Amino acid sequence: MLDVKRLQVLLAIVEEGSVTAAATALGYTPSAVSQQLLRLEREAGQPLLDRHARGMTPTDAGLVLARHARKVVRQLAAAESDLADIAGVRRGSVTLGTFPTVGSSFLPLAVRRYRELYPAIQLTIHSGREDHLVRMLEEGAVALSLLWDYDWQRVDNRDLELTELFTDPTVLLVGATHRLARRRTVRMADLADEPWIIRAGGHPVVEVLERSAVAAGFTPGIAFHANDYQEAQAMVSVGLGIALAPRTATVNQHPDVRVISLGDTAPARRVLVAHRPGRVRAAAELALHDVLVETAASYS
Amino acid sequence: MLDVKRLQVLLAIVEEGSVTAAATALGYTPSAVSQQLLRLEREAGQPLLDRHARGMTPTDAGLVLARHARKVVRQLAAAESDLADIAGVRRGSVTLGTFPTVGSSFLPLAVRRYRELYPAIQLTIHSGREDHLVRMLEEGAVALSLLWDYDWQRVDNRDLELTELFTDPTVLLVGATHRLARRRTVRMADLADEPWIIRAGGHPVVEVLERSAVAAGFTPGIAFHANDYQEAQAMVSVGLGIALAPRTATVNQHPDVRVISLGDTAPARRVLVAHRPGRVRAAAELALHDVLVETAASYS
DNA sequence: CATGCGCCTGTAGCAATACTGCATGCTTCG
DNA sequence: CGAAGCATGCAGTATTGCTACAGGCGCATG
Repeated sequence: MLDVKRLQVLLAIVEEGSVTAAATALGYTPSAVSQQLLRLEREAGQPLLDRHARGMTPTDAGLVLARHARKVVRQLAAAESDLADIAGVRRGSVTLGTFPTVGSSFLPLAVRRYRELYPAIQLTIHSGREDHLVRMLEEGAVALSLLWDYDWQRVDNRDLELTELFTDPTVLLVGATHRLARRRTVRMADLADEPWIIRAGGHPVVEVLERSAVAAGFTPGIAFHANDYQEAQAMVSVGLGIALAPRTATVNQHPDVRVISLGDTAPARRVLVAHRPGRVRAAAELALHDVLVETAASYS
Repeated sequence: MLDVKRLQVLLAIVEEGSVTAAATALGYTPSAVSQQLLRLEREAGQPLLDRHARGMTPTDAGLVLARHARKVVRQLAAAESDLADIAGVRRGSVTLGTFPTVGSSFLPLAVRRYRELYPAIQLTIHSGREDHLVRMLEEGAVALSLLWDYDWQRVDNRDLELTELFTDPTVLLVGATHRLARRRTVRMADLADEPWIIRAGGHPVVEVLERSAVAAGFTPGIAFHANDYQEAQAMVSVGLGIALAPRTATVNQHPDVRVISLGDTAPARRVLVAHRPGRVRAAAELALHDVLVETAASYS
């Protein structure tokens, strides 16, 4: 049986990129890390890392093993978390994961309702990006997490149990002086020649524009790469271009921006609540789950 | 981070039922096992096992932790198996899991075809019960496994990827001198007053009879509990009663037994091939998968 | 082309840890 | 009431894993 400590060492090296970096991250000396690595490679019967002058990169075997190591480590973290739950350390408290747009639109409603119903329960909320949320779920750092997905990239994690809360349509943002500002609805096909403002850094919402533009028969011209939806709205307000956004992102609406429906000419995203199955679910957690579902029912 | 060795100790105690039994299973002295257990309980901050005079039983926390331990151990076994695959130790060989009925009906056809196509590849087959098959899959002891399920109890394992091969209808077995022996098809409702022969030991196929009898509006009378389908056929042949069986179980047909279709008045089972997703799949394995699917297509 | 820097690895010694062997206490069964 | 089966405590030993330090290798820089 492979030694888990050594696997953790491997994981650290893969993630940090070098033995010395891994050593400082783990609080060991490089020598110790190196020794453990060598033993692991001997046990594995094959090299796990390619050495070069500055640091190391994993071989195929190293990558596979690191992936297994990650799962093992998360499983152990989940075990510890479950133990803490059972010991009652966390009785009367829940932790929830969320992401920015929903965190500033739908979630406050649910939180208010939850506090009304269960004022004694301490609710802790972590906001983060999708991968972070999934990791926290798997490690038991949060009991529940809100997630989202689109048709073409469903959350497909076999270690999560999903409940759909509501669908969040994609809407169009235009400046107050834009030619379409007075319209209630618009079709994507009407927007072929407009300059677009999109989220920077390969944010998944970029694909929403690409796909719906393709479906409408045009290639969008990009005028600006925005870092968040507030910035996107600011640019829209001064007429630099128009933008797509999930409706939940338009709660803090800029005064000079108009929100226009796209009907079904742009895809909607699902907002979900996820939890790790097979856990002992505390009453506080089940209650929160219910409040989320219930609030969602009266939300759209 | 919890220590995996200790978790294995806990697992052994839970499965063996006592410290001494676990110790012999692990090749340690009872003292060592006891010490590790105590440390684990101290780390966990709560008792994990209830002591009584003869052995121990797990507490809730102990059960939960043992479940996590099982997953960790399997993950580690899978990691080792993947390493062996990558190292090429198993290149040109595949292992397959199967279960008795299909192992003596459909599988030989697929194996013959596979040997024709790839005579150089060494094929190893393990036959076992469902839980054993799933365990072997998860640990990487077999690369592929045949499995089966019915509508009401689908194989629902998030760590397995399933491909349906064919459906295996439930047929009726009667003795050669039975009043219905000449019939080609029969409905369950016609069999209300017959004595039945079923599989012993809560075999899942018992539920097939119960459910289809209920659907047909009667409660079956049981005349015999058989240990396997050969025995069941023997009893049917002497007229002790009639029996249900998946059609694949009727390949070695007893001379004095007649097989009669039940149409859709009895449920059929799915026969599947499963593999652990996210693995590096060897060419030999993919080829076997293809041959299974292909053979199945021309099977029913 | 030489020097220096960053990194990995090897050796020796020390500290922590896990196991054995044996003894003890508890409970149940004959 | 004694014997058997079980868990556990204690002391000693063997293994393991870490540190400290020294070397060696590859690349960059002057």
